[in-house]
Formats: sequence, C-alpha cells, structure tokens
Amino acid sequence: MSIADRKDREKKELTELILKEARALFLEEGFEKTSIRRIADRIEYSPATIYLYFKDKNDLLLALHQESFTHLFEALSSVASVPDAFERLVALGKAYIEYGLKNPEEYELMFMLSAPLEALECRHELWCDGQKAIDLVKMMVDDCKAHGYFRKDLDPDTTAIMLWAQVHGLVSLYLKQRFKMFQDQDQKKLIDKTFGLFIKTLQCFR
Amino acid sequence: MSIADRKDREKKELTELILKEARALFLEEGFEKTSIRRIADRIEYSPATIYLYFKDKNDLLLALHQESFTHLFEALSSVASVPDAFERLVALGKAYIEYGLKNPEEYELMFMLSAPLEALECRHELWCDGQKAIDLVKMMVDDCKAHGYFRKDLDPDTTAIMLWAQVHGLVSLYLKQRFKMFQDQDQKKLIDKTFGLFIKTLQCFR
DNA sequence: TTGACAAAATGAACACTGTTCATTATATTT
DNA sequence: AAATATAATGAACAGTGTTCATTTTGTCAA
Repeated sequence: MSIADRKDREKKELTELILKEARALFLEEGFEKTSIRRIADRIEYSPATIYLYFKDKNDLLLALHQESFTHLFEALSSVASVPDAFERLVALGKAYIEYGLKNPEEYELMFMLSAPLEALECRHELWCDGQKAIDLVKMMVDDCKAHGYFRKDLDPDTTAIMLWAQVHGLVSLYLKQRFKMFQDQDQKKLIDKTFGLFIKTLQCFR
Repeated sequence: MSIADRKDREKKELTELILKEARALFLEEGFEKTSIRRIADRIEYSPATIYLYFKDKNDLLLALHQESFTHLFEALSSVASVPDAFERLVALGKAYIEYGLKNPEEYELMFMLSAPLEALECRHELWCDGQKAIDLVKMMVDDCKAHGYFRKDLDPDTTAIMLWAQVHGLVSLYLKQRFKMFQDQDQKKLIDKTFGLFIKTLQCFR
C-alpha cells in the first residue's frame, strides 16, 4: 500500500517539522519562551494541530530531551580516544561540564526540568537516556579499577553517582546564577578549580 | 507622629499577611500553583493590591526565599553541638541533605529557581544568604584544617564549593526525579551511600 | 462638620499560557 | 459522484503576570 506509506511518511515529516522548529525556538529563546502557540506560528499550522502529533507539551519536550541526549553523547564521544583510564574519566567530567555551560537550555531540559520525566512517568517508561549516561560513567570507573587507579572493592554504582552529582552540582548551581556571588573571581575558572580539586580527591581511591 | 507609625505598622502587617498566605500556599501546593491571584484570594484582597507591597512576583518570591534561609539555618544550627570538627562537617552535609529532601519546595526556591536571584539582580544586590551559607561551610573546613583532618595548604573556598556542589548535586537530582531510574534501590539510601563514599574520599585530605 | 487633598484598593483590561472539541476542509474509498 | 475516513482548525475554557484609570477610604485644615 503506497498510499498508507505516504501517510506514514507525511505523519513523520510533520512530526519532525514540529520538533525542528520547537528545537530552534528552544535554542534561540529558551524554555520559558517555547510555547505551543509560538511553535505553531513557526510551522504555519494551528496550535491544535500539534496535539495530533504530541499528547501534550511534556511529550513534545521529552522528544526534544531525547534529541539533546544524542547531542550530549556526541559531545562526550571524543573522550573515548584518551588512552589512560583515569585521564579518560577526567576528560569525561570536563566534557560534561563544558557541554552544560555551552548548552544551558539543553542541559536544563535533560537534568533539571520535570517535564520530560513527567512524560516518561505517564507513559510508564523509565529514563533510559539517563541510564545510558550513568552506565557510561560506570564503565569508566570499572576501567579505572582495572588499571589500578581505583581500589577493587570500590562500588562502581555509588562512585558513578558521586561523580555525576559533583559535576551536576557545579553545572546546575552555575546555570542558576548561584555562583554570581563570587563576583571577583571568574565563575568558569572557579568550576574548573573545584573540579580539579575533586579529581585530586579521587586519587585516594587508589 | 502616631498616625504615621500606625500606617507603617499596617503596611508591615499586610506585607506579612501576604507573605504568610503565600508561604502557606507555596508549602501546600508548590511553586507552580502559587499564583498572585490565588494569594489574593486567600488574603481577601484584589491581585493588584499585592503589587503595592511587592514590585513583582520575583520580589515576593525573594522574600519567601529569605524566610526559607532562616528555616535552613535553624535546621543546620544543631550540628554546632557536634564536638569533633570532621564529624561536624559530616553532620552539616547530612543535615543539608535532610533539609532538602524534607522541604523540597523551599529547597528549590533557595537553590534551583531563577526567580529570587533575578529579583536580587534587578535590585543590584548580592546573594548574601548564599554567602552566609558558603561561609558556614568554609568555617567548618577551616576547623578541619585546624584539627589536622585536612592539609594546611587546602584552599577552603574551593573545598567549600566542592562540598556544596556534591550535596546540592545529590539533592537536586533526587528532587527532579533523576534517581527514579534506580528503581530497585531505595533512592534515599542511595543518597546516603553516595554521601558516605564522598566523606570517605575526603579523608585523603589529611 | 464639611470640603480638599492624599493614600489605598480595585475592576477591568492586555497579552499571554496549555488544552479541548465541535466544526470545517481535505483526501480516500466505494 | 456520493459516502466515508482522515486531517486541520477556530473558538472557547480556565488560567497566568502585570498595569492603570477609577473608585473608595482615610487624614487634615478651615
């Protein structure tokens, strides 16, 4: 049936047009300004049409959130080329922080907003993008163990969460202006310095 | 002039009535449901009246935010009685986490929402509540140095930020449902375990 | 006590928001 | 060409923060 095929294709095309313009609006003007009506304006359809392609706004934001994760994993993929296991873990942390600072809106969508997780919740689905991310950290922790950087009895799950919480703490406090009180110092250097100290601290895992 | 005094008092009283009901609404139904109109309903004034007492919603949220800090400092004050310097730092971290988990809305207001900091920004004021909080951590880090738990060359500023970022990372990821993917385990125990590991890690500062 | 003035409170409006649904327009099938 | 299925929409609902002309209330001097 080529006509059903075309219908499927058209459905997919409009879905992606919505996402494309939603993404553009999201990156240009941020989460707050990304309204259904403004997306509708950009794609030249009525607001109601969007609801034929997405259950609600959370559902649309979940789709954007998933695209952002692909973007994040791209940004993190370069660290794979770092030969040393511990240096690789350090590079991962640095790349994560850099991604957060350079893509604030996407970072918020992935790790700070409730919307995408609410969409998953009502679909009875788990946050597998997050699982993939923490698995990446866990693997690198295991590598560090294998190469003698971390003790063998170290729990990789707990360690991965600790690493994640540290970098997320730094990025999210920065993004929400909580480092502006350190007015004299450069905020980004402060993050680097803190991350550096954290890395030093990790060396006692040996 | 007793009449000017009474006017001042009345101004203060209504300001505090607004804050009282705003706070109640905020705690009962959360940030999202705390609208100017609903506050107005509760205090039995028109929405426009609120704007005679607060510049805008951010300004009102800043006032709530400051009240929350008093509440936080109260919750943290008990750790002062812990005799050992390092144990005191650990107790501070635990108390901070516990406060965050038990008072999610207040925690978000203090450390995750933009609103209060935007209000400060347009007043050209600094986030002195935040400064007081980080100073508390810094003092305890200094205590640890003084009692031989941390090396003398450790930078207390960077260390304080690292400690803060760690606990904030844990609390904020939890509050934004990012730990729900670890479905089998108890999320709060996961936080405790991670914080425990972090504390162990700190012992290499000796 | 009354009139003039100042202060406080408000109703209504503006420009938005997400979402739903009966109606209309388009496309496909009989 | 008529009947049916699919797609798109206009209009409405209920809500948001905010502003401002208008009205109400309170104070003070004549």
